[in-house]
Amino acid sequence: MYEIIEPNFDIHKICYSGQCFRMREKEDCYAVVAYGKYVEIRQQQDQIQFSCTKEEFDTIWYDYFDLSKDYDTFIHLVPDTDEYMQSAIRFGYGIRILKQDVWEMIISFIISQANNIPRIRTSIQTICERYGEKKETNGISYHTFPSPEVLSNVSDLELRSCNVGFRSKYILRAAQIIASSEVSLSNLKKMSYEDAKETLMTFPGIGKKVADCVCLYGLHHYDAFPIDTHIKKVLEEGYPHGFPFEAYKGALGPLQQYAFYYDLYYK
DNA sequence: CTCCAGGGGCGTA
DNA sequence: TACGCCCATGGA
Repeated sequence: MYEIIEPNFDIHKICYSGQCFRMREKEDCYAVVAYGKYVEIRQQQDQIQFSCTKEEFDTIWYDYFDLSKDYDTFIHLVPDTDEYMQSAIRFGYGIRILKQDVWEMIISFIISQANNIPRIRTSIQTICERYGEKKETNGISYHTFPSPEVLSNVSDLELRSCNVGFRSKYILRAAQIIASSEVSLSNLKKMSYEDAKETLMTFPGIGKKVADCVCLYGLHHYDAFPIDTHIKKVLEEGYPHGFPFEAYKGALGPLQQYAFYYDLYYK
């Protein structure tokens, strides 16, 4: 067990913020599976407990939850005159942009297109249970996210039975592209935001929106600004005279996340 | 019944 | 560039 103090952190909001699909709320904690590890998180106000050693926290979860970043610096970029964003930030305070696995983000957000969050979660869960590696930590068993090599050898028909519908071909092709190193993940991680987005958009089934999600949640480019149905509505209704993209440079991704969460649950 | 869900590909004007 | 339609699926 390892504990930290962080005021700008809310595990409940992060769990339901729509950026991660495998985090789960349990009776007295939140369970996360990422990078082949399982951890439980318990929070009371600004005290956050991780059910792991300090070493595992330092090597995995500190980065995963982006704890080196002071999220107040993003917030301070927003002037009082932007009432919409001020409200969104107040509502979503404590949300952070997770540093998730790029490969997992590619598949997760391909599945997300024209889909709803509950079904995205069950589809990903099914894929992990069928093709991921089964592991166990402190008597709790879990499944890792399957590798590109494993997924590339699954049949289209079999993938469809994971309830992914027409997206199965996109998933298979992405697995082939990565497994064959037609696109190298390590190169993708070194690219600028613009180059990474352009490269991702060469994948069938990845357009601007999905590419931006991968850039933000998997590659941690803070200026990626995914525009989905919710954000489109936010831009039309909350910013009829235009959104201040230039003024918010450097914080576009986190601000998009506050706005998304606000529209998703508050409306 | 239609509409919608963290869209994208493709054909047409 | 902009629009319409299709893609699979199930809940509202």
